[in-house]
Amino acid sequence: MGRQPCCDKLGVKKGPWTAEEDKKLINFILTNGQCCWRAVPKLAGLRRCGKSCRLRWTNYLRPDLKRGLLTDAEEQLVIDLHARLGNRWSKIAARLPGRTDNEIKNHWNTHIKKKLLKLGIDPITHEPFHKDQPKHDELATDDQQSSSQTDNLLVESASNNNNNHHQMPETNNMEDNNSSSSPPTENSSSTDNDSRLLDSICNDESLLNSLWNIDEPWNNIIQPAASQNISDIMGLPSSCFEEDNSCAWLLDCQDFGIHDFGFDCFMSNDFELNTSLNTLEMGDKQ
DNA sequence: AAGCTTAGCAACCGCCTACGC
DNA sequence: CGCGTAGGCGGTTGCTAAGCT
Repeated sequence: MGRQPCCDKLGVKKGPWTAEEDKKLINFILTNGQCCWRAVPKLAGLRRCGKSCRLRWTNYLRPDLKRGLLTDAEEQLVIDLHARLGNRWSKIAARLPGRTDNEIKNHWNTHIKKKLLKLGIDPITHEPFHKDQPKHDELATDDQQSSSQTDNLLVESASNNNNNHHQMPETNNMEDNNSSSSPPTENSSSTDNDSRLLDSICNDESLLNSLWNIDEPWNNIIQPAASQNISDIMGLPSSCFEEDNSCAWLLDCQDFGIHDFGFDCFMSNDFELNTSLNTLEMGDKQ
C-alpha cells in the first residue's frame, strides 16, 4: 500500500488566499515548522490542499523572501543562468537568495523576455536573430535602438553567454548531476556546466559584490526585542524564537507581510531594523 | 467618466521523480 | 518489485490594477 492521498478534492478551497488563511498557515508553521504538507491544512484549520499550502508558503509567506522587482544584477544573473540552464526555474532561483522560481519565471515572461526580443536576441537560444529569421514575437520589431543601462547590461550578458559556452573554467560542487554538455535547452544540464556556471559567476566580481551587498544588511537586522515582540503578538511561547529552536529562522525575517500579520513592531519599535531595511532598499536600487 | 486593453502576478494544473509500503 | 502518494517542477490560466481611447 502507498501513502494516503494528499487531500480529498471535495471541500477544498481554491483561489486567492485571505489574510485569515495566511495567519493560520503562518501560525501553524511557526509552531510546528515545515513538516508533512498533507497534514498542514487539517492541523492548521485550513480548507486547502497541502500542495496549495506549500505553494503559498514558499512563494509568498516565507520570511526569507525578498520583495520588489529584481535588481539589474539579479536580472543579469537570471539571463546568464537561463542561457545555460534553460527554463529550469528552480535551479535558477536557487542561485538568487530570497527569490522564488515562480517569481523568476514571471519576471522572465513579463520583463526579460520582452527586453531580449527588443534587442533582437532570441530568449530561448540567447542568440541574436538573423536578419531573415522570423522573430518569436511582434514586440521584437519595434524600438531596437533602445539604449538604457539595463539594455546595455543585457547585450553584454548575451554576448558573454555566447563566449562563455566554450570557455568556462573547470570547477565543481554543483548539485546538478546530469552529464550532457549540450547547448542550453529545456533539458540540457550537467555537473560540468553547472560547475562552470558557478565559477563564472564567482569570477564576476561586480555581480558578486552586488549580490552580497543585497544580503549583507540582514545580518544586522535581528534584534532580541523584535523576536520578543513577535512571540507576544503571535501568542507563541518565546522558546519558539530562541536561537537553537527550529523556528530560529524567523529571526531572519525580512520583509514579508509585516503589516498584514501584526509585525508592525518591527517597523515602529526598532530603529535599527528600519535602518537596515532602508539600507537593503538602497542596495536593491543600486 | 466609462469602457476597453494590456501588463503583472498569484495560484492552479498536470506531469515527473523519489520514496514508503 | 510494483503500486500509489507526496513533494517538486514548469507551463498555463485567471484576476486585478494601470494605462489608454
